[in-house]
Amino acid sequence: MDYSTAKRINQLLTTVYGDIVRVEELALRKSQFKDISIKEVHAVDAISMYEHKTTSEVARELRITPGTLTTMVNHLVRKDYVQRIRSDDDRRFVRLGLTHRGRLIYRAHASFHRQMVESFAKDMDDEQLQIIEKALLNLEAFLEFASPTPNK
Amino acid sequence: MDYSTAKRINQLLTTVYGDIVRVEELALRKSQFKDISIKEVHAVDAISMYEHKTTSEVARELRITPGTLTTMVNHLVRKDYVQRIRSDDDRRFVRLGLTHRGRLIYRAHASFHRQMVESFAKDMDDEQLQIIEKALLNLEAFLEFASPTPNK
DNA sequence: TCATTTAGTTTCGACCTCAAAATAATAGCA
DNA sequence: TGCTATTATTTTGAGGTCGAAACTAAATGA
Repeated sequence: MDYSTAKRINQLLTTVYGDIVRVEELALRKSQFKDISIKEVHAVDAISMYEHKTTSEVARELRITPGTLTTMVNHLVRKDYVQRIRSDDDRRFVRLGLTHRGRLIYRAHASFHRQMVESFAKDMDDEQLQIIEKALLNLEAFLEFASPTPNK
Repeated sequence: MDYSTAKRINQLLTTVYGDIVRVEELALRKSQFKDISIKEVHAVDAISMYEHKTTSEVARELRITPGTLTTMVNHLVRKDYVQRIRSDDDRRFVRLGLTHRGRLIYRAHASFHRQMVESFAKDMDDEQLQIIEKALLNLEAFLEFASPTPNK
């Protein structure tokens, strides 16, 4: 790979995420959901619609500590996006679910990502999509090699 | 594009950045540069080796306010990564440069990114690289469309 | 000279995060 | 059963990152 291509791809890779977050944040400010941050939306996304995961499960998925998630959930409950459901079988567990309002923003966020991926892969055939997926998997493998994830 | 492919690519896109940051942060902790955060390294990267950009220029590049950069530069100066250089022609401008220590970490960071991009594009020919670049540019175009950048 | 503009800095408050201690519930075992 | 250890979550305290707005210093220009 020649030097300038490497540089351009590196540039794109490093700016793209920040741009996604910036656009999402801006969209929120203009929507009916002005009282929620992008981090909080990601928590809503991880909590998801039907599964009622526990606090620890969601925290692991978001790669944050349970303590951090607890305060986040406190805010999301107060703002009526999330509800806590105590397990009856083992009352130490807290299961998390979305309220009506939470489901609304969950769908809006999912829709944004759907559009985003579609535009990303615009005009591409299956073979080309495979190349892209391969590249992303290469990258994940490199990162995994550079610093193995503590599995669970 | 079929549903499961879209889902996998979305998953990869959304986790990859967090993984990059996590790996970079971990590498710093294990290196000789334990007193610098990944955000600060990105500031060092934006300040770069030879140009002596002004505070505002660097802030714009990092998409943060000049005020935020000022406090960041305060820390980086105290930790001997960055130096302030007052312009003689117009004494309002502060030009930023790297110290010896700053240049060391600049090169370490650049090297990490070089390795990363190389592994990303492993085994790919020019045509395949073009497809990837095209996809990333598609994504940037979508984001630009979703929320135009205030050009300067 | 004096108002305006420009570059940078300071201050304040908001948000996100973790580590460690505290709390609550359950499981295991003598 | 009663005690201990373990597990899940919450609370507390502190630090990093960030922007908005007020402020300072320097240059410009009428």
